[in-house]
Amino acid sequence: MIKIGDFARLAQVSVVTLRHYDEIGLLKPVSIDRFTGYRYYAADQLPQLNRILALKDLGFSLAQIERLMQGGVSIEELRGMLLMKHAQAEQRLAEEQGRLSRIAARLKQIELEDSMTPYDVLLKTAPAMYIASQRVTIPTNDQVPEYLTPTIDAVYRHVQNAGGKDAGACFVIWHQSSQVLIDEVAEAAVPLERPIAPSEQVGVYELPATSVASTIHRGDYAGFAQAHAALLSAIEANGWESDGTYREVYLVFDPSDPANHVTEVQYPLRAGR
Amino acid sequence: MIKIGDFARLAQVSVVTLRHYDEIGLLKPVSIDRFTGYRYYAADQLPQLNRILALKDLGFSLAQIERLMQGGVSIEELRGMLLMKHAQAEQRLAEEQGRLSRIAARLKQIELEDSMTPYDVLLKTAPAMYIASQRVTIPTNDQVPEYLTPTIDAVYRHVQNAGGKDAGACFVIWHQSSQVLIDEVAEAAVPLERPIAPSEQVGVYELPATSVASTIHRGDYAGFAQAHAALLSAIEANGWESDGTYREVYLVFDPSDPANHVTEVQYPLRAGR
DNA sequence: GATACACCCTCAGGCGAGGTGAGAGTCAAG
DNA sequence: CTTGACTCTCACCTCGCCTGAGGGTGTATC
Repeated sequence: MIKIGDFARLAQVSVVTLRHYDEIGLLKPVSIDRFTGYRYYAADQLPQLNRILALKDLGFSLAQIERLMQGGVSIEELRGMLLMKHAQAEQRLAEEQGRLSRIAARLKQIELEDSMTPYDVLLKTAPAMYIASQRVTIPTNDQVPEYLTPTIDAVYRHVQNAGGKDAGACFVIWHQSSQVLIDEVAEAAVPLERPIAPSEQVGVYELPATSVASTIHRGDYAGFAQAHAALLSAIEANGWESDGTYREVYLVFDPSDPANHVTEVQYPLRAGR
Repeated sequence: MIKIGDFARLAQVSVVTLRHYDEIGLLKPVSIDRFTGYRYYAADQLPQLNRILALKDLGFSLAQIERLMQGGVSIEELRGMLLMKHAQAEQRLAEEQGRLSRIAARLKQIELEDSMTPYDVLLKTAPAMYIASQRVTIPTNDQVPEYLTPTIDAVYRHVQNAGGKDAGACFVIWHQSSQVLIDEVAEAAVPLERPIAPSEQVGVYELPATSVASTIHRGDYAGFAQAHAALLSAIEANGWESDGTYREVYLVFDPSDPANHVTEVQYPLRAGR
């Protein structure tokens, strides 16, 4: 008969942990003194506790461990659980690796600029959605507004005419890298709640979900270069790979004061993150 | 002015999360309707939220993020925090890698044996401790008890004579691999609360802390081979490296019935895990 | 026999980052 | 005026323990 403190020392766990395992029924002491409430463990509970600790280390929850220990799990089921844990561990490993390189990138950036950038790049998922869209080719970069504005308007008009409703902020898909400044192909897009009929100019299709590197820019379009620079360097630092296009999402568009604009710049990434 | 639901959709976080951030003062809406309690956010809070999410992704706690956002952190301090996060991430990465190979090892083992082994191998730390010990060379393996028992008794007698007290179970350090069965060098050791004076036969010194792969064996010493096999295969699967010795810790020693013996077998590992 | 001192007990509450559900009020469209 | 989508607060849950308060036990020493 071993008292809880000695048992805890033997297995290198805390007394609190043992009491916790008793409480949840995972490892009950072989006897409890009826009068003092003292818990007494047997030596042959050490292997049991060892098994619990080993399974915990593999990533099982205490509830799962209880099922495993009670023997209500077939070997096939156990294999399945282990395979799942394996996949989860692989995913966490990849996450941790990404985190590590992101931290390293931040550190490098501090060395270079001695400050925090105003651009925080986030990896997120652009959900799948139906969009109505129209393409336009813009000869030179300074003509962007005069070509893009009417195109966006045209798409919105078509959505209205076809009885559709927009589901969120409109955006533009640029079909070349941000370095290209002449003959840019832009696709003005409006997300839809439900698909509508297309017209000759305005196409309607489902944009598949995709991972994007994303950052948010405030104000007019003069300072965009920095946002792009931040995105590109983050993509490089993380070992991601752009698919060659990028998107501008017009979250807030205030024609009266461009300083109030809020635009999200997204770089879709090739599959496999 | 953006309602909480729309703001949540824009940033792809949950409404509950935004309310939580409001509650802890991390990101308060620019205005709250005095009568309805509705929270209203401004577009320029999106970059703030983005920064919060980016920092969270780097592994900062919400409390740390709050300090960072309040600007009460110098660039040097930030660098230090990032370095720390970097180290932590590296450690988690290593842990995750270890876990992954341990899961893979279990899976392989299931393939081979179609069952769970009774031996669960744990990585733990044998703490530093003072020990009194005496070495003995045992000619052949079947003479182990007749050589070892008196040696252990001798160490205990010396501890008593020198006024020391044992601190935990006695153990034996075997100074060669478990394959060697002739002329084995065994060191019978008793952990001490405080160092005592040595004698001619019995040495006293501090055994340094070390990582060990450990498993627990029940019963007599006939079935030890399996425990050693389990330890060796776990060490190989995890990419650990034995230092060439191993230890047997006699957690429970019941001379009247060897079936009650509980022995922990430890393989000390070379540094760097 | 008294007194240390190390143990042991139960019970309540806390951590971190939210999630869940109940019950009630609010807003915009038809 | 109703419907349905939102929003609010409040309270409790998650997971694997840890901490502390308040009180009882067990053994050794003075």
